[in-house]
Amino acid sequence: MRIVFIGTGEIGLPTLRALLAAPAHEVVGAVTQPDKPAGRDQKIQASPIKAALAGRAIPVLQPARLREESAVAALRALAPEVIVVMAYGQILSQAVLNLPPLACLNLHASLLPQYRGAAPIQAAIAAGDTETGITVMFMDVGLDTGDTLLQARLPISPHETGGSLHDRLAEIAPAALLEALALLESGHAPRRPQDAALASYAPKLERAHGRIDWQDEALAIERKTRAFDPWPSAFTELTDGHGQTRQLKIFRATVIADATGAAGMVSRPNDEVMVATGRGGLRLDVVQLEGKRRMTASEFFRGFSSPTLRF
RNA sequence: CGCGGGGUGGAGCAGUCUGGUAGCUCGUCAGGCUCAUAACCUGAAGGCCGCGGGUUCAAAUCCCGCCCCCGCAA
Repeated sequence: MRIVFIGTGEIGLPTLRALLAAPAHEVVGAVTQPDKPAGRDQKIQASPIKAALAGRAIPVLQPARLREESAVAALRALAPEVIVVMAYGQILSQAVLNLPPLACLNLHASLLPQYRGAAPIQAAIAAGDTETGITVMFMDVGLDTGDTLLQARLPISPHETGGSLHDRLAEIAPAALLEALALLESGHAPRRPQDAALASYAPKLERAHGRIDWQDEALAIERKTRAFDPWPSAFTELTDGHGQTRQLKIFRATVIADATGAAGMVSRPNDEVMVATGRGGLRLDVVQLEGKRRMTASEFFRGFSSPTLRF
């Protein structure tokens, strides 16, 4: 089938590559967000999707607003039978949704109707779920509210991080999409409305959401450290030897039964680093101070010797 | 020129402002203590203080250039 792939984020890469490699399909064009300044040097950079298409004779559209008429016209000119969307970053207008004769499909990194929105992967880990997946759905004007076509499930391991789950979901997405396209082509694609009563939202994450509230229970904080690794990362603050307040990111911690002292108090039995929380204790395992590299908590506190410390 | 932190024995850091023969917490090795130990005691090895230039009687420390790592931001 003639397919236009619409996406920006890295999570769509395996899916795009699978489409490019599939004999049954032809990627006749792609749409991605405009090149933007990124990285430490703020250099203008192309999205991973555009970068992956470099050197190929496939037109790449990068409208600032896809809903504008000129952009829709350009898309129409590509004459796609199906549009596939994954991690694009813009809401599609009805004009775009109506454009392909067969379907406008979206791949979403959760088992909808759970975790609609921008951060479903982190939400699933933070909630302590044991399973998530990829949902292929027929898009409508709402945010991840369209009828579902199929779902591919994936267990979440106890040590899963946002990064590892992101990568694993990216890897299972191609098979899910190819199966969905086959069903679509056969004319037997199932179409199930979402149960709105079961829906939940996982809003876009911001840096500030990573701040740890030590009044929370240890279990929740531990999940948060994994969910937010590598981004936006769970962090707390401490004062360094120069009296500067600095961010300390916590990437790995282990829940321990007992905790001594008020929430946020740090104790250091042996070579370990324990923090009291609102409920239970947490042993810090891997941390990173602003400007420093990631290291074990033992290493960090070996150099950061402060008699009493409270986050 | 987007803002900022950092590169010091194997690890993590102090020392840099106020130049003057390198220190702390660990690790490693040897010995001791102990029924025993990741515990404790004693001792030892191991550093051209990121690279290059400059100033100076003297540079980890001051000045100039470069390389690398990282946080913010995106």
